[in-house]
Amino acid sequence: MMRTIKKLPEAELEIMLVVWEAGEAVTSDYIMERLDKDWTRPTLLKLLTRLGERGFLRCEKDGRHNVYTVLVPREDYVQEASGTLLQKLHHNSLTSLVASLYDGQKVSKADLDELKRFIEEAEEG
Amino acid sequence: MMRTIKKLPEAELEIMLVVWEAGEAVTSDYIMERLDKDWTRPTLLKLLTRLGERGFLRCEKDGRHNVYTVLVPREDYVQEASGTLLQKLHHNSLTSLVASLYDGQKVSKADLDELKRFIEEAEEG
DNA sequence: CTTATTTTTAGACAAATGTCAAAATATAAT
DNA sequence: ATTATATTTTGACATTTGTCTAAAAATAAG
Repeated sequence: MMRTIKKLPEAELEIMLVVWEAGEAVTSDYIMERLDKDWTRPTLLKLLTRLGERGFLRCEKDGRHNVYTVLVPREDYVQEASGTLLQKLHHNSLTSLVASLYDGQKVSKADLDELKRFIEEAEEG
Repeated sequence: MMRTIKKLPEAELEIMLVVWEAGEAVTSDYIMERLDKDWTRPTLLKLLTRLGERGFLRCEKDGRHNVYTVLVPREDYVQEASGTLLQKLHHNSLTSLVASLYDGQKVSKADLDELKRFIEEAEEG
């Protein structure tokens, strides 16, 4: 059975987004630099520790530095989170979701058009 | 400027879903009945109080009962939450969102087809 | 009116989350 | 080796969230 991916608290998710983006093992410095937060270093490190406990990252030491590696693929997390939203707030209706985004002006007509093309391709294959 | 709708904690969201669904002012009894939770009454009441403090509900007394009225429309909340997901996890790409749901098998080909029809209609109007 | 019953409010407490200062480690520079 | 410097680990503390028990308030029954 597939491991149920639990939702991350806001702060930890921010960190994961940076690590996923990196595409490789990273140090706290690396994250610190691209994260637009006024955290002190210990704050970041503490969150990284928690991400380790949650099984999202593996932490290994390299000299006095720690190096963090992704354990949960970004796609898995995103699929899970997206599916949860669809289910909880849209009764699993994809049309409801897209209509909501369109009505709320979160997406444009051009976005709809691009999406239509994606669907057409998907339906062929 | 528009009031920023903050995300609700899980438990409170569950309650709001029931109240929104009701479509009219409701009592704690009403909610208790349709909520599949083993909460004690005071637990529910406490959360309703918090929802009041957050500005999601207005509470008025009717005899010894409280009656709760929606202040934040469901559509507004859903649009906000959906937009946030799109922005945070899909870089605002609608196609990315739908593709993710499709790949994760949260939606079917039939769902895509229905969506395509929705888009076609939206593009005319 | 009194008492019993219902419903709400208050207060409490644990767990989760956000954030750090201080202590401990490890490396680099004398 | 010793000291200074960089990085991490600990322990702590405030807030938020989840849940309740006990106390209070209100109404219904006798």
